[in-house]
Amino acid sequence: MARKRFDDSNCSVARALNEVGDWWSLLIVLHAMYGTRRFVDFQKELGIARNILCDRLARLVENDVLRKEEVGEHGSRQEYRLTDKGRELFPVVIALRQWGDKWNPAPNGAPLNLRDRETGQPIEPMAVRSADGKPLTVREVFVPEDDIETPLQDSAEAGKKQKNMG
Amino acid sequence: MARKRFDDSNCSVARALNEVGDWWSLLIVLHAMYGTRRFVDFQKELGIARNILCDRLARLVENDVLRKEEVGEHGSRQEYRLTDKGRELFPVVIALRQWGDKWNPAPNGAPLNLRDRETGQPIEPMAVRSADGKPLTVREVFVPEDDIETPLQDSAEAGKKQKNMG
DNA sequence: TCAGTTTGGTTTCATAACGAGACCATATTG
DNA sequence: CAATATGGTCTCGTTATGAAACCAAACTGA
Repeated sequence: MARKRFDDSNCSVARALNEVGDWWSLLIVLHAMYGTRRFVDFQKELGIARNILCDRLARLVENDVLRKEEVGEHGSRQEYRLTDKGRELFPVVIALRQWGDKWNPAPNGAPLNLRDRETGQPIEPMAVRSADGKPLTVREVFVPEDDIETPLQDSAEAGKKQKNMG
Repeated sequence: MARKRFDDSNCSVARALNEVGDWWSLLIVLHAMYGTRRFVDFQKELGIARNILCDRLARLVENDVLRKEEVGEHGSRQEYRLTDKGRELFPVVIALRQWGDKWNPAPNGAPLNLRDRETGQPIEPMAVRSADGKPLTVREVFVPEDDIETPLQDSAEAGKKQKNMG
């Protein structure tokens, strides 16, 4: 049967994964963040099959993560550029990268050294933070009773006073 | 041909996606964060096929994202619980959820209302932040020259003085 | 105690997605 | 004008997914 899709899930993680949760889409977005814009460049950098790249780019455009622009004199060259929606995947990508750097460090390389362009300072590690900036683990958060149906699409535990995470 | 894998990529995002970048793994991790531990519960909550669930759980255990524990009297019941590595996907999951809430809001529901258990305060929006806590966009960061090879697995732009993102 | 249920799988099979490579039409370059 | 770059599409063989059936080892309840 068909691969399951989550367009209509009431879990926003599922809906998000529906748009960028396959093997290639987030990597395409990552490369777009590094400045790649052309079909052939994505293809060369990622080593993705051309038909799959076509499909992914079209889907990302359809989902308003990228937009396609004609750039040639007579409209023969295209560029794929991030939309605001696409650019806002930045925290997702960086969180994933820091996780990868920490738990699967590159055999050869150093972890990502991203810096504030203005001050030259390295960025903070990504974290879920409370209002005062303190990093929170899964165990240090909860979902208020009123929102008990929100977090899970179909929770076996819904109905508790306070829904924990962990 | 076989789906491409990224075990040996020197891009940590690619390596991370290799472990949790398929349709189901992050959703399994999400549900584990909400407290699900049993095979049948994952199966019921996610609506995933049993053979696929088996495969994904095994892979997550293999990659040290979950660990499998015998809990029955005679070892007949298992629990799948998050490891530290798995728990640290928290920022990734929450970033993805906030992105989904913002750009694909639930038809019916409110966005995630996660709170600090200690203070009751809502959490901050996920963001890439500079050392002083200021949120940074893709355009406001750079990678120093020395690390120019790190960000991309095979950049067409490597060699510039400062590598931008966007 | 013994049938039925829960749990955690495995097997089989049809369908969908993927990857490689061939092919193609339209610019652009030399 | 020929060669190449660009952005695709098409076909075909391989792989992954999903549904359902099947299974064995606890556990449950009457």
